[in-house]
Amino acid sequence: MTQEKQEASPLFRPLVSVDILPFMVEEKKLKILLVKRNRSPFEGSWALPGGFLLSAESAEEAAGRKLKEETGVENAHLEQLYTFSAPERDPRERVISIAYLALAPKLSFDAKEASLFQIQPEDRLEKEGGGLPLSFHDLAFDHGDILRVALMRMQGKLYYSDIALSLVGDRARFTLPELQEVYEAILSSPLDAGNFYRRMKRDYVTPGKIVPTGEFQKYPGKKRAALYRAT
Amino acid sequence: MTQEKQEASPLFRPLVSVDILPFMVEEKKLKILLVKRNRSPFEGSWALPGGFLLSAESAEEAAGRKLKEETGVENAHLEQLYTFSAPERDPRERVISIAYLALAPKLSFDAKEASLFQIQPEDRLEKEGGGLPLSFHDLAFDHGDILRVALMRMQGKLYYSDIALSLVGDRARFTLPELQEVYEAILSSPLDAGNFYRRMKRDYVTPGKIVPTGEFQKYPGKKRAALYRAT
DNA sequence: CGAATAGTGTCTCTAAGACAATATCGT
DNA sequence: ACGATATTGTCTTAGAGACACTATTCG
Repeated sequence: MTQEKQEASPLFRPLVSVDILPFMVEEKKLKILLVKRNRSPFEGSWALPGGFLLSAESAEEAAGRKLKEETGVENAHLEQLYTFSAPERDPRERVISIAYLALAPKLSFDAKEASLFQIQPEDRLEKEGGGLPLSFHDLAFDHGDILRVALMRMQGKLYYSDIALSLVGDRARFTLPELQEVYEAILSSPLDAGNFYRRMKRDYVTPGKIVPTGEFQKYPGKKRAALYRAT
Repeated sequence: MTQEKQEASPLFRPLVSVDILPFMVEEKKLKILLVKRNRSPFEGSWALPGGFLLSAESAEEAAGRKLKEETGVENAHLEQLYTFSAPERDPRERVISIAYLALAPKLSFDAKEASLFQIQPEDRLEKEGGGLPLSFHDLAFDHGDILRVALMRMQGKLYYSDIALSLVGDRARFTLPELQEVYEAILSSPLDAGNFYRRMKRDYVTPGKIVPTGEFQKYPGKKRAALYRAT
């Protein structure tokens, strides 16, 4: 219960932050936006974007605000991931952090302070545009752990949620092959196109979650693909 | 990220509490332990047990500590549910609450301040030993919402997790019909015994998560049932 | 035509659910 | 023997995965 104000010692009031995991899919790869820390601790390390909770906003609002401040992204799908509260997770002082998935079709950012990283299988990150591959373990604070939890959550929820639709390039105009690329990026394994079609028809099209626009997408050297939009 | 200590205004430091959802199964019914509030706000209302986080403990440790203080239960399966952070969820001042499922074979408690409630379908609670049925909406704070989230989570995770084993009377000595009662209590719907047996054999016994003890349980008027223990 | 991709069809295997059949109990 | 429950078996149907097949486009 959230009562019992009067106790022996004054009540502990920790700092509360939100950590954001901004994901997108590009070139068939799942990518996450990280920011470079410019102060101690973990100065120079890459970290999840985020910030402290303000007194009048919910955690989800804080996540949305920080995401917009740092990337300009406003239309992301926000979803609470987990709350991390180990006492030593921040070496300076106690900080409770509420982590949020932020799934968007595209993430923009300031090149000096932030960068997109490809998620590689086996706890590796590869920086966009080169550089040495990074281990999850190299991230600041416990952010490597948080990232692992996030990836497992996305994989687990992929088929019985609509998170893939939040990551597709344009929810109002996409093809099933595009959607398949989102699935493959999250699972980091290829899917059989025929079986994927059958399943998407049953799980999305027949229930009316996505509908064909009647138009088609064409790419050189490929057959045209039907366009759909999410409802 | 969990940095940026220096900002314009002093950093907001909310109270952080844990709310605990202590569940057990008894007489084929899912039951939750609630406590009666003895002070404002919501004085006289039933609420989830819980309390404020101390400076040196993680949220899970706080949940375990509070559960033990209020019920004496030590062996519960604790699992983070969700973090509730709406600014107005506590009318006095801002309180962030991290909710935990606490699944135990049996819950003891102090009869004056606490009581077990049966979960009924359709957002109703029935107090052990009589009294008017209670709507989830009558609980203090947002605890009715939290309870709904908890029930959905338990139902969703039932088949692909081991939460049922945490609720069975004795993890070292139980029968499959007993386990079926746990499943039925959580789902609040009856299951076909034959199909349940086949599934448990495949999902628990064959993978070795539970093993037959070789002994049998007998009840008058019934056929003996094989005993199992969780590994 | 041939390569690549979109989309459909077929086959096998496993799982779920409905339900029958059998095996043990207590009375 | 009868009623209740434990446990096994049978049948049907749906979904997953492997894979063949057709259709469309570009060169």
